[in-house]
Amino acid sequence: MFETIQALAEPNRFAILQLLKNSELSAGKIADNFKDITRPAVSQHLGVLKNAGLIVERRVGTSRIYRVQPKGFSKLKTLLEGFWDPKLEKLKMAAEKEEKKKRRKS
Amino acid sequence: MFETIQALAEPNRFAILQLLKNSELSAGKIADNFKDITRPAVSQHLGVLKNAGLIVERRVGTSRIYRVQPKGFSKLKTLLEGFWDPKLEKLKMAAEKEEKKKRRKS
DNA sequence: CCAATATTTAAGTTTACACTTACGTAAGTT
DNA sequence: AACTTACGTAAGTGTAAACTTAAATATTGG
Repeated sequence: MFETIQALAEPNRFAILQLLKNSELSAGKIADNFKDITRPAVSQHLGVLKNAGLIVERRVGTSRIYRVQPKGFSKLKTLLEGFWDPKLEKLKMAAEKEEKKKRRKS
Repeated sequence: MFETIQALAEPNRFAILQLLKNSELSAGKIADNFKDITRPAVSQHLGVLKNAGLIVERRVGTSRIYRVQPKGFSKLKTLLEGFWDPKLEKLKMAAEKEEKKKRRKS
């Protein structure tokens, strides 16, 4: 989970995700969008994002095509929702415990 | 916006938010939960979180009471939702543009 | 006013990590 | 088999930021 936040918390990585939001791209095409950092740097960022489960890689010839993996964002998204209204979240948690109790009974 | 992510992307700060999720706490009470770092370190983290709009401060006597500010999370939350299904997000954006166009006409 | 409590601020140190250059690898082409 | 294309990986460097100790500030109580 924390891996997710760490991965997001770097401007260039965040920009990469924005790019991939629209369409899948090869490592090279992604790197073309960054004039301030070198291609290996982009490659390293892709590694971090992949490791965090935010993107997936697919090989085509000598190229590697990357695309976002939506489910990689879901845990963090849910967690942030928990901050939106702490009291509601606590109620939700309690409700879920009740639910489990019920299931154990049946 | 990026301030928000940066603020979240530090384990101790994240832990502070988890603490404040349940109840508001004074700086001292918060610091008591961290044995690995000193009180000034916690104070600095509180500063970052406050600066990012994730928490708010209230003074009572010599104490400072902190609590989470839910709205500080909303922008990031919305943004992450955008990654959940990129295609839907694009449709949403298009719809919003249409909406604006309509408003300009009327 | 002086002391105590609760906390932040300042200054300097340490550490994590983003970056670069150089090299390695794997697939396709001649 | 040698070359090219498209990458990733390794190793070392520089810098931002998290941390510590020491000092400053603000509020309360005697």
